[in-house]
Amino acid sequence: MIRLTKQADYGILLMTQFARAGASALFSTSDLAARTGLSVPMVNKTLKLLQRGKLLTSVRGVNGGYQLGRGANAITLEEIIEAVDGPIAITECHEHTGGAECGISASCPTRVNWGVINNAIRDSLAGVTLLQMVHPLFGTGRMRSREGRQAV
Amino acid sequence: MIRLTKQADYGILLMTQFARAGASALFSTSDLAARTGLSVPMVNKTLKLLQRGKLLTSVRGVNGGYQLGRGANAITLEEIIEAVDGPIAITECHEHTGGAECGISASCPTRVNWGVINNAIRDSLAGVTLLQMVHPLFGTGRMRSREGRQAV
DNA sequence: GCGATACAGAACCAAAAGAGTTCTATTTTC
DNA sequence: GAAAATAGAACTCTTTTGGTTCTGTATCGC
Repeated sequence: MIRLTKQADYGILLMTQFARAGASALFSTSDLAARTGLSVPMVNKTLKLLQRGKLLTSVRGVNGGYQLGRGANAITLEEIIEAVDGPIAITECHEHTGGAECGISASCPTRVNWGVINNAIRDSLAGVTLLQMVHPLFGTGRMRSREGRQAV
Repeated sequence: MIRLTKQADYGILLMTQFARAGASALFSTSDLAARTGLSVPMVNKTLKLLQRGKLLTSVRGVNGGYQLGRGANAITLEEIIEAVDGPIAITECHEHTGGAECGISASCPTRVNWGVINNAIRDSLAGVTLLQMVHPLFGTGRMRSREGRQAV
């Protein structure tokens, strides 16, 4: 099964917290742990990765924390996932170089198509912004944004 | 990193062997192991999954083996991957049911979009047939189909 | 009929990756 | 200078994956 790692999932969850709270919101690790229900160390670790990926900026020191590195409409799912999990590639063939070292090179020409598929997936993820994640894309209009309601 | 399991990769590799050899070709496990360079037990295991997924039909007994269950143009990557690895879903939320049991349900409405993304990825994979994998899709026409040439 | 060949299915083991924690350093405020 | 908060790395435990082995069943050929 193709699946996202949990940490990438956490990354997305954390980013949505920022996006919902507004562009200038600043949260500390413990704030976010409390908000999301995740453990402090895990939140800590994930935020660092997001910071390294330039998606968050950090403020050190006593009243420090993290805030969005840029507008929520300028951050895509692809970026978040790459920041946390590393490059997105469904098959490993295209990671190193051309694939000459595949071991089973006799059947490797087949895999030219993988590039196409990898791109398609990447595009799917790059097409969704953080802003869209926060305001689900049921068209554009109003929708009950009331939380706590178990909408199933 | 989002990645395919090795076994799914093997599955695709094995299927391409059938596709290349023609619709009625019948291979035994050991044939395929020799052709692909994979171990016999691993090939064995993978072929069984493909058979269970109705992508291959099996012939038992002495001169038995496996052959394509239908035309190579009617088998998609999605089917192969699902047969070997199970359902394709980039996030786990949509596997069980509605997602009421997410634990972090307060932030779960966000994930409505996952359905969209999962579908996009699935479509990417469903859009590539086994036949296309064998005859790489550089347009439609003639192309040097000569193998052995290390086309890089 | 009997043995050889080949698939069917399940169980099992080891290695690798993922999830999560802990520890030490550095920066900033009060 | 103490407290609060990020930076970074190392480490452990669990789960998953990769791979093997074993037992059973069907078919062919002698």
